[in-house]
Amino acid sequence: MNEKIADLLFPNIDKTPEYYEKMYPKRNLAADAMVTRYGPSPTGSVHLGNLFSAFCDMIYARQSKGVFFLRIEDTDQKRAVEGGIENITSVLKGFSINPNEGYSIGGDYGPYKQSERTEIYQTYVKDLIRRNLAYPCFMTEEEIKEIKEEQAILKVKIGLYGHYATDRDLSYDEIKEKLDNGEEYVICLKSPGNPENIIEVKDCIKGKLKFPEHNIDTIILKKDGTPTYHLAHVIDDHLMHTTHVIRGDEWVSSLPLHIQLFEILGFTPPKYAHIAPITIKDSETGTIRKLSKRKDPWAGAKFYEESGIPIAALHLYLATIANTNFEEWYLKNQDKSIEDFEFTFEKQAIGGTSFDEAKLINICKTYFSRKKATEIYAETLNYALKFDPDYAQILKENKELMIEFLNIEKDGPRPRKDIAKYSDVKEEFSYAIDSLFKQENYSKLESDKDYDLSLLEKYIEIYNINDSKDEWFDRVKKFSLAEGYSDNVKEYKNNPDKYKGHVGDVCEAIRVMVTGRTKSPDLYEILRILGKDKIKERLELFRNYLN
RNA sequence: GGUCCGUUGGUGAAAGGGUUAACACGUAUGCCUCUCAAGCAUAUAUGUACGGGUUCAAAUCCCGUACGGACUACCA
Repeated sequence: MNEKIADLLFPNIDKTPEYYEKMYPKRNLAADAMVTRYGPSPTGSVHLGNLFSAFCDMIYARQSKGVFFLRIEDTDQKRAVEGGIENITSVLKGFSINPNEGYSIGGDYGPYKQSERTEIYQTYVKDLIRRNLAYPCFMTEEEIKEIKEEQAILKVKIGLYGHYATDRDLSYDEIKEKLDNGEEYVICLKSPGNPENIIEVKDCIKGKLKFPEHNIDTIILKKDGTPTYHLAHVIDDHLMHTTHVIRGDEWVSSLPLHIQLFEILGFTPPKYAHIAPITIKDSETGTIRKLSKRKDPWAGAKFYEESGIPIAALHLYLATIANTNFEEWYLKNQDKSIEDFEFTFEKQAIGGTSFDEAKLINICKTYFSRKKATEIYAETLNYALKFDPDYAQILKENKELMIEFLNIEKDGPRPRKDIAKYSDVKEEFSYAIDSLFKQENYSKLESDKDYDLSLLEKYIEIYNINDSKDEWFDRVKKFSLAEGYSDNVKEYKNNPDKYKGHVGDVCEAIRVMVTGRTKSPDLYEILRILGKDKIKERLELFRNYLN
């Protein structure tokens, strides 16, 4: 009887589950190797949360010498976005999150795109019908919706179960008649569960979870013959031999369903690790909510690339979110890299993880402070090539000069931390390139002090580019004294009436003249790299600005 | 309404019954100093959402309340 219904519904399915079981044999991996997967649906731009979850997939597979594969979950053609898949692969690549198997890469467990696996899903569904564990349901979407509304009013459990599941036991003849009438149908699970039973599921991150057993006749095949997420997840992760399903915790409540599906299909369920969402405190309402692409620029993956956050720094940040003890470890092991750290699910946050912009920026600054000038130059050029071609051209033409500037104060034990993003370089080193240094640079000055042009003119006369740093500063001090400025800040503070100012004021004037700012890296170095001629040019610019 | 999860400082958080609740970020002040950054030093929870209970002892275990989140789609 069920055999007949199965053949009636799926006349073209001639394969059996055994066929696929043979086709996708067990992976030849060490016992503790994790097989993880990232399963995005191509419905739009990539969210930081997606990236985070893919990052977790990658690190766990990598450190256990397992496999991390990419599977495109595109069973809903209505929501598909043009170019969505290409966008996903390019974003992953851009963020150095590299699956070692899967869509666009290849592997023995494909196809890795769910829309190409319809026959596989239907084979298993046909078998389920044969075994009386699934059935066709001819209710229309409207009818199902009405039932749910009614259930909401009655305050009972929502879904198809008990007497609500009217098509549960349709006979062959009844089904045949409806089919002949051209009625459309979906395939529902004939859930064998009893909600009185409590099942316990162990989540790698959240620990033991208890649920009532699943008893809803959930739709597993839509009327167009494609599977819903639940079925696709169970069949794919079984056939692809995923060992650890790492996914957002919005899936936790589907766990009883998924476990049940694994059971009735005769599969061993994988281990689950449900990761907490990345949250943020809403500045308007003060409440904590998920990071939103609409409201938070930091939520979109593209934003990081465009604003020039180094990928390695973002990885470091994601690692600090992933394992709460990573940050401390990294601080103590600065010579090591993410690969050397052993991530564990136990150290992963259970509740929401709040996005901390200040911390990300701090990590970025530390990242840059440890980079060599030549590396910063190369990476910045790379960034500019993509997002600021004009600046890229300038960088190319001034390679040696830029590297010299980027190298200021790099040697010492206390490297500067003033760059957080590639896009900061242009502004931070605005004084470095002559063609970019215009009179307008002075208008950004915060101080409206009067600077003594004649003092600067005199200073240029005594400036000697061959001075060592100490000689240079001695000369500045002597000059200050001669011009009526104290050569010692403390001395000036004790006797402010005796002087026009102190050596710091003299330096500030020089600094403003050459950089257009009151703050800058080491002044001696800047003057030396610029050279006397350029210093003179800056004086002229400054003169024009003041007049 | 139902099911499940969470709630420690300005922020991320550590601490799975036992001295003054780690560490990091941020902020503030001081030192250093030609400025800023960095570095160093100090400060920054009258107490772990609230209320009960268990215990010699609770942030840690139990119950209740409040608040927040997820799911309750022929979306994933």
